[in-house]
Amino acid sequence: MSRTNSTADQRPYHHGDLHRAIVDAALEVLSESQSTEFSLRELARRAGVSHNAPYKHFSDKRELLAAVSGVGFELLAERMADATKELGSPRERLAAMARAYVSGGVQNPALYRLMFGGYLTGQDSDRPAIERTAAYRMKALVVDAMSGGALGHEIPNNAENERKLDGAILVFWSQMHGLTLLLVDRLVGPGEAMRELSDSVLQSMLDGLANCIPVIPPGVWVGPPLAD
Amino acid sequence: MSRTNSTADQRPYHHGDLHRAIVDAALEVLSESQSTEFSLRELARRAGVSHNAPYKHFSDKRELLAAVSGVGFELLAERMADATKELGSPRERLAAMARAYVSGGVQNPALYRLMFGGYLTGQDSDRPAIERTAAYRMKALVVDAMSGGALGHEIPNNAENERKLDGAILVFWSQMHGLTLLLVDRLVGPGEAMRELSDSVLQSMLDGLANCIPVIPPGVWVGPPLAD
DNA sequence: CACAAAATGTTGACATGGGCAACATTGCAA
DNA sequence: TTGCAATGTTGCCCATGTCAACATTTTGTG
Repeated sequence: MSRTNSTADQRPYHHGDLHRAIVDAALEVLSESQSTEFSLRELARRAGVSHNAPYKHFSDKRELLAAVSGVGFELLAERMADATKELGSPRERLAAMARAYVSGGVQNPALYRLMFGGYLTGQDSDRPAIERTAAYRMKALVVDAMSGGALGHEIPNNAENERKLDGAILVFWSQMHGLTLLLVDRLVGPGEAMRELSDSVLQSMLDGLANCIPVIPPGVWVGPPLAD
Repeated sequence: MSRTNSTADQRPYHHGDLHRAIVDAALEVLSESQSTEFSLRELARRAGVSHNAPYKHFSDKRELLAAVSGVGFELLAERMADATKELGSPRERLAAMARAYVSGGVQNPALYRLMFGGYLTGQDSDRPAIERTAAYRMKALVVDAMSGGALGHEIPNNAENERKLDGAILVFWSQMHGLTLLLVDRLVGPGEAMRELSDSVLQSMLDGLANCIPVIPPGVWVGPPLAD
């Protein structure tokens, strides 16, 4: 006899899926507080579990945050994949992807910062494996959209074009990344014509890329404005 | 008689400029550990002072970090100003500024992240005043270089052009910002042709801007490669 | 089915760190 | 001179990360 519960034995000794519960709680707190400075103990409390239980699932706070970051990458990748699902033209796909990326970041700044903010990089070791693979998967979406767009139009596969493609990917990604973070950090906006500005930034980037990879034709911006 | 120093009374009761000493120590630790997770107590130790002394100068760890961030903005602004000092053409100035910005960020990732990473934004209140003004000063450099470049070539000062200018500034800044952070977080590079890639990113951005603001003529990349 | 081992949770303890409060020392100003 | 403000110091409290030891289940295996 361990427990002296007067009524029903509400919680069984084992939680069931504490791993998930902790990650979910972390996502919650992250959204609420917009800060990664919550405590593992707080998460344990929310999960209705003792302060050390999480350590049976994460060796470290770092590892927990990495798991959260991994979920973030999955969510973002899913968002981007959804956005580009039924679009044919490379330009449309890239545009939709960019919009999904930026709006995803803006909707949960703390999560985005956790994913890209170097909390996982700055320390001693490399990024934990789980998170790294999720990040790579997301990156692959960008790379595919870009090179798929190019290859779809039969660009000769020589070294010169490969170099250009690398450059274009870097332009695309860093532009999205930078724009997202400027918005997230409120360094531009957030008022007035932010949405139009964002759209025009992405558009002019695509126009710029069109010079680099002739496959992406210039064109008007398509699709709905950025979500808020 | 308070101290019973056997030899010389090394430290006077008052430090002299503890504020500065603490900020300097913070910059040191930040560079070394590449993390903002140092303790105020550690800084106090380094400054050879009791663990609570810093609180006479900073109400908060947040405030200390804000001060550090402010110094970071000043350093970066100085760097950018230096880099553009003797350059005439708008394109050259923007190019130099971009290079200074990116290389500054890459040289001290943790500081750059502190400045732009939203540690100061995420919380309850706005960014502390000291830091905010420093950030604005730096932003003004970008804005000036861009609009000065435009005005220098007598662009009609109508609403349409103003809108374009805003867009161009956002493109420029977010591109620099994104590229810097991708490099900083080791999400691209850091090996191989990173420097060339970076240069080509910035170059193609300027080319793109040339379409938007006809004042920035296309041209070859000028100046030395990015410092490492 | 019994039972040992592996999982999973719990309690307790320790060191570290942020931050408050009370006190000490010093410089400065009236 | 004397009293106040600035600056440092000591001591304390509490929250947190993390380790260790112990408790309770689940599960695989004879």
